[in-house]
Amino acid sequence: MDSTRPYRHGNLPIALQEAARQILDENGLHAVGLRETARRVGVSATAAYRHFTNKEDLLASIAAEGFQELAAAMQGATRGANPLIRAGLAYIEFADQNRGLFRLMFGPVLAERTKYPALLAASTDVEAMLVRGVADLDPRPLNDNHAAMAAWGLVHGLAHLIVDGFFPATRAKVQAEEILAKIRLPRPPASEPAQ
Amino acid sequence: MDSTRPYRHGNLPIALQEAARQILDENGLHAVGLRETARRVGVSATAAYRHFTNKEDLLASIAAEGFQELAAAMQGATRGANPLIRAGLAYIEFADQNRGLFRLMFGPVLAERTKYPALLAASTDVEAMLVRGVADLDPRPLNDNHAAMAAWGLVHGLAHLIVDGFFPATRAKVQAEEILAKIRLPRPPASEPAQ
DNA sequence: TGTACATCAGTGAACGCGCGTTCACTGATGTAC
DNA sequence: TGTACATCAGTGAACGCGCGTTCACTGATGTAC
Repeated sequence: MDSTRPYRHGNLPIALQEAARQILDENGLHAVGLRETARRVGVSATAAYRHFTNKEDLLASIAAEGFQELAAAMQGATRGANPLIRAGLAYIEFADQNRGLFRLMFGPVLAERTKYPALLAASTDVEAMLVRGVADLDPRPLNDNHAAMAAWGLVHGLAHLIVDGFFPATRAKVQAEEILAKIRLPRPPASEPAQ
Repeated sequence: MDSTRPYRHGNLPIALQEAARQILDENGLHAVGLRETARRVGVSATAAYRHFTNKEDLLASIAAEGFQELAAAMQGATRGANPLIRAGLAYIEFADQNRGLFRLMFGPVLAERTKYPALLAASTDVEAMLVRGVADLDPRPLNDNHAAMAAWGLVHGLAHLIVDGFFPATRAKVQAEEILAKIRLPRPPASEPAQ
């Protein structure tokens, strides 16, 4: 790319991540490869192995980054009224703006998230934000928390259907606000106080 | 596979579809190829071209089949009380039992569904079932129908999160019933009568 | 009933391709003395 | 300040691989007469 680039790139790992994300969103996951990524950065294919153990490792690092950005976007949206709704809209917006990345994050390529601690941690952060968002309705952990599961499911499904072209993006994003505002999440069993 | 197989297979298109679906659910979309599929059926790789114009055509035919089965499963579940909830549970069950196929149906490989009329028709049938399911709440077409969008979004998101390992399948499927039973879908604006 | 022939579902070799990864290497940088 | 040397980020050739697709072909089936 840059013919005057010095011998040492300086920031090759980040440059590779950025290039891979670009390919991801432009041409989809199937188009992302170590060779193609290196080509974009203007570096030999093997240079990547100085910074990532293999292709999957690079993908995992990008996915982790994605989860961090998603959590940050949700967090940033929770100022003001209706924080859960705003976080949900941020989730949908993130998916729409990072389609390839969104599919990678939740897709089967990195199904074994335990292999990548940073990835697992970042995805757990997103989960925790949702649980926190419904805490006044149901304070239990995700797997017992029907309100949190419903909230995540709804937002995730709307996002996916937009990303995959079943809902028209622009319009559905507007409608999502109304949908999230009007829906009533399930309350926990009466035996456990709902506040 | 069968060394006594006659020269003409008799049902090669269907055999190829079945083999491809098997690969899809066992090893994922990335493992499905014309060569590998033909190999499983015990036929030369080029034989497939007598029945499908190319790999994408084979995949599209499988996806169309998937949407038909999904619609049938939903339809079959709507006998009795709470038909919308039962249809939703059937949707989630279908996704869980056909993970690779589910990802193919909704994934980016066949994003241009207009290229495959049978696929488009079959996916439209599923959409129509959901709209019909909320008709007493809101009779409008999908793109104006927040109840239908919410129902589809919720069910689709829960299904995806199960398929992608964010919710434990067995447990989440049980919980889904309670979630669907308790959630309140958005009602249409007051200007349009809600029955 | 028999035969010639068109049809078309299969075969197998070959093509070009891009991939992930390994290997031995080169050459810039930083550090110990 | 100068020099020897270890470190390590890069290179480029090479590997084996499986893929989708094209091609000329073979051989079974069905049909017209």
